Amino acid sequence: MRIEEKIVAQIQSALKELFSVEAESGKLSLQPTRKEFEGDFTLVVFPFVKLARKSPEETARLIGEYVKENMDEIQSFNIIKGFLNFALHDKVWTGFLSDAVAEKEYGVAKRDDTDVSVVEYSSPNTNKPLHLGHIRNNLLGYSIAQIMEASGKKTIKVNLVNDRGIHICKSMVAWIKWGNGETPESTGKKGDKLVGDYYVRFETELRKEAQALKDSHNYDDDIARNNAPLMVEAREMLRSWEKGDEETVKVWKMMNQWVYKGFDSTYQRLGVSFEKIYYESDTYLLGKEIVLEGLEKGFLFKKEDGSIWADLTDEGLDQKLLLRADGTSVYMTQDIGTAQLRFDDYNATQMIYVVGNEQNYHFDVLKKVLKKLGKEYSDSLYHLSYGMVELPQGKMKSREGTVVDADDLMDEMYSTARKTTEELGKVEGFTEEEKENLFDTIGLGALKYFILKVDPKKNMLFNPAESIDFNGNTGPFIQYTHARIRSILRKAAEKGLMEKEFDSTVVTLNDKEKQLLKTLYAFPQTIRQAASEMSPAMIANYVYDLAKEFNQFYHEHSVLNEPDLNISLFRVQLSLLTAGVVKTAMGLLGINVPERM
RNA sequence: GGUUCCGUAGCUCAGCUGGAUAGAGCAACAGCCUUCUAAGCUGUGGGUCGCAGGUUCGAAUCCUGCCGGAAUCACCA
Repeated sequence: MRIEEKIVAQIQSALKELFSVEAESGKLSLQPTRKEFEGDFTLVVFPFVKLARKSPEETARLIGEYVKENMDEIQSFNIIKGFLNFALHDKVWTGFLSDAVAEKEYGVAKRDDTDVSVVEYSSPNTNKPLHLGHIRNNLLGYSIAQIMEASGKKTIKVNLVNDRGIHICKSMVAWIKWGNGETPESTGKKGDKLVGDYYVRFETELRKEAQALKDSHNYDDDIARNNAPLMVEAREMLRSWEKGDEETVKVWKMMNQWVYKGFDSTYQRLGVSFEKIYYESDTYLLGKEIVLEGLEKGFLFKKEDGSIWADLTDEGLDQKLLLRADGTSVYMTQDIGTAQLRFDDYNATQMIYVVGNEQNYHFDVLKKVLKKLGKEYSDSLYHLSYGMVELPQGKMKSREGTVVDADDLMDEMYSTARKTTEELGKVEGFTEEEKENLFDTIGLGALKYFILKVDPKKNMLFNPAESIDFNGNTGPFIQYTHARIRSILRKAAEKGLMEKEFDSTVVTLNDKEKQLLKTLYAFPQTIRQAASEMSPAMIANYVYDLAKEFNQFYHEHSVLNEPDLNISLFRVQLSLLTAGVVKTAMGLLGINVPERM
């Protein structure tokens, strides 16, 4: 039982015995005492003063005395206005340290295999390379999955690749027309970049054609675009793909393979992975069956032209098309199919979609349509909606060339890390391979932390002109703290201090030690909260706080030069746990921590 | 126009289901390396928490209305 639960139980019986008050569990929340005050846990007594018919101070005093009387762990209490602060004996904290160090991975909950979350993230189109927006998506998705897993759920990471549709056909048309048989091998270009180039080429040429039509026929923008020969060709190619035309499918497969290879290298470098990859070309027909079945059961309705719709007006939304008159499916249809598939594949208790907030409406509708179709799992769908990454001049626009490419960005982070590290003269005695690993770890750590520390639902700003910081509230700061601790621990090991236990009954804690222990103590509940709120930012802020606490402790007290052996041993264990938590927490963000830097 | 989200220091962001004097980092200024890694530590300055009401013993936090910004409201995905 956690210590604060014990205290709460005591407070409950105190209220009952002293004032005959049955405390509502909601009102009885114990919180960590703020740093400026003395004590470890605080009870706000204001909610009870009316019922106690006593002053806040008197109420607090009576409760405090009762609890202290009944709990050995309580060393003392003090009262400031209506705040009752309990202070624990130091040995409670040092005992916690011993217990936590003994755990295999402190903070990580045991896994419950019956509670399965499927996290979909990334979900790229195969006509363009990945950019900064995808990076936020990928980092969020990967991190959320790690956090859920650490909170005790079985978590499956999946990717849904949008490998079919008009956008792919555009790249294909352009490549066939102007490609001269170019391949990634012949050009030395990454496959996703090559295919992206043809997509851009298509759009450029299309714009020219559309402009010509506007000039000659006086068409509107839309009509001109849709009637341009290239567009006609792309649509023709989509039809021929859907018919399964051999030559078309061959080109499609080939170009998609190029893209996958390119994506794989980006994913790998970014450090994200998937247990399963779904392809829309495999799943897009599944939704159709469900929709037709729903029509039969009378959940949906058919219009005169033969198109099939869901009526959501009773839910405050509109009618929504699910199948076109010609029987082809739309985006929503596909997602109905993939939701079902995912549910069937994993018997998921929770299905999380990491998708940008521009699709809020879509997921709202998806949930309601599934409900309408009688799918009991519709409630388990959760759209993890995140905000856009904006540049100082606003959104990224490919037309204006402001798209921040994922690979380029990682390259830049690497270079900055190298430059900074070399200037600081930190890599003497490193092999070339060690150096490369370190620059990668630091560069990516800076990038990932920068993105993940922001609340997912908020839009965030990225300024390419100012490179991401390495000082202050940053990934490298935390990595540095870890490296520092590891350095101490290496030396402690040389001195043979690692295996020895300290005597927890004789250690008197100073402020920094106690603060550090309290922060470490909060790690498991931070994971739980981050999981329930699906917020890696909570982990990021926590680990920053922890690193800061350690640096303050480090600055004021020495671990190895401490003359009292028992205290030195205690501090070694304290450092060991801190390093472990930093590493675990950063791991939940997908960030590696170096041994030296 | 409807719906959803956001608005906290010059800038980038924390602030948990309401609790004590609203916090960090960056930038500015001033200190600290014969001591376990100075990518660090300490200090100074900087705020009508968008505005106005309301609920409450208590509101940055909850409710309502405005103001400002974003997204969305497709037989695109």
